[in-house]
Amino acid sequence: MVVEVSVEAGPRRRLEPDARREQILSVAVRLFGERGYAEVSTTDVARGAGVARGLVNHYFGTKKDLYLDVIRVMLTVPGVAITSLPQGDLPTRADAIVGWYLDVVSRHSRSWLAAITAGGMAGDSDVDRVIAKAIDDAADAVLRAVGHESPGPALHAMARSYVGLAVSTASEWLRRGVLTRAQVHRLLAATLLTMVEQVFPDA
Amino acid sequence: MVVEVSVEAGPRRRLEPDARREQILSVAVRLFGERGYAEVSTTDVARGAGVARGLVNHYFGTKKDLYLDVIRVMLTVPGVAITSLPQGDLPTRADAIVGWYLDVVSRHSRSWLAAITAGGMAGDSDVDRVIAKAIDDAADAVLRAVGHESPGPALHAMARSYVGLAVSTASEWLRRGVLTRAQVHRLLAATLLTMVEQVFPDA
DNA sequence: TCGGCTTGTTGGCGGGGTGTCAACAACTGG
DNA sequence: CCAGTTGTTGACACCCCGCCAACAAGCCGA
Repeated sequence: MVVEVSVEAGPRRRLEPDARREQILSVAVRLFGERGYAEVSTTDVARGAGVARGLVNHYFGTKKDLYLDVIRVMLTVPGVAITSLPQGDLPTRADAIVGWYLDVVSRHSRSWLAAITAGGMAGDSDVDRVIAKAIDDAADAVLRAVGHESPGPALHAMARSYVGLAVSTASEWLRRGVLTRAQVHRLLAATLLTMVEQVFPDA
Repeated sequence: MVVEVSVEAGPRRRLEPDARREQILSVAVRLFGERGYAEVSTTDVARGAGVARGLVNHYFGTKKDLYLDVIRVMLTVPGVAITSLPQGDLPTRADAIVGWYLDVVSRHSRSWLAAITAGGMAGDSDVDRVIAKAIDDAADAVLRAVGHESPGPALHAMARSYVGLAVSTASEWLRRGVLTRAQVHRLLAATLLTMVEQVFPDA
């Protein structure tokens, strides 16, 4: 499908490097978010920004480098307000972290979901590294929420597994509409509790 | 990296369509399993099969169509021996299905993992559809193993979530080496039990 | 005001991947 | 042995990517 974008083809404008880079990046975030990695050409990005294709390479190097920056932008949307941790018992804190996660995912960043399910290319080592770091951060947040401040490697691994459950469940909830938020909440809270109480002691 | 493949460039051989198609498909399965989708060109597949590139398109249409067939092959590797379901109580059956799953994943098919994590392209609607069906089948197997013969849509959705946990945990276990098989087994068995006992009744 | 300089920006070149199709040739039946 | 069937090939046209020399927009000193 050819999308006509109304671009004023007026005379060449010079922008500050930061501004131009930001502009191109925002276009790339939108396009890569809508379609996949393979479905978007650097020509599309350039056209969307009203700019020559060579300029995209000038600012971002290769197409994959541009995509890495796009993923970083999508993945750093949340991670801001994990500061508000209620100080109750374990079930209370588990409930709180699950509710917070569902809020974040459902409200202003299904782009985070789109990115973390590798919306375009997985198997690539660089992309995997960026995504792996995002999962690691999420696992850290979960561990801190349930009281483990300095966890060992095994605990980290188990927490990453749980994050995988959270991602797949949120994806299931948002993409298809069959589960209610309450059901999703109970699912994630209950499994988190049994993991903390029965599985984490193994580590 | 250029890989030299010893291909006898002998005189042109005619094969039966089924045989040729099978041969090309097997080469494609191997290559797409080793490297990703983008890293393998149809020229590579053709060269690996000792065949002209046009023939690949003749049998499989587009490159993505070929990849879809490859994914179907990788994902249908298991699904054969789910017949041996022990008839004990719930913990016994949960243990059995988890052990069977870990056997399948670890033994002859990390290619299954490579495929279900969409080793090259996710976000594509056709690829997603094939993967979604594989997850659905796995969810069916889990539900049958724990005694739910005719589950409703909500139960199906919850089972898909659990399969997501199984996939992410297996990936964690195989790719990094930090968890032991025993730990992975206990993790999946315990969470499956609490899901059956505490979460499934919500549906 | 005007030339020169810095540097953001462009357009085109070479290489590679993909889909298509007419021509070719390996087998088969008469 | 020959014609017909059909598996197979090679090349053409198109698109995308990384690269780079040339171009010009904006700034500054004379």
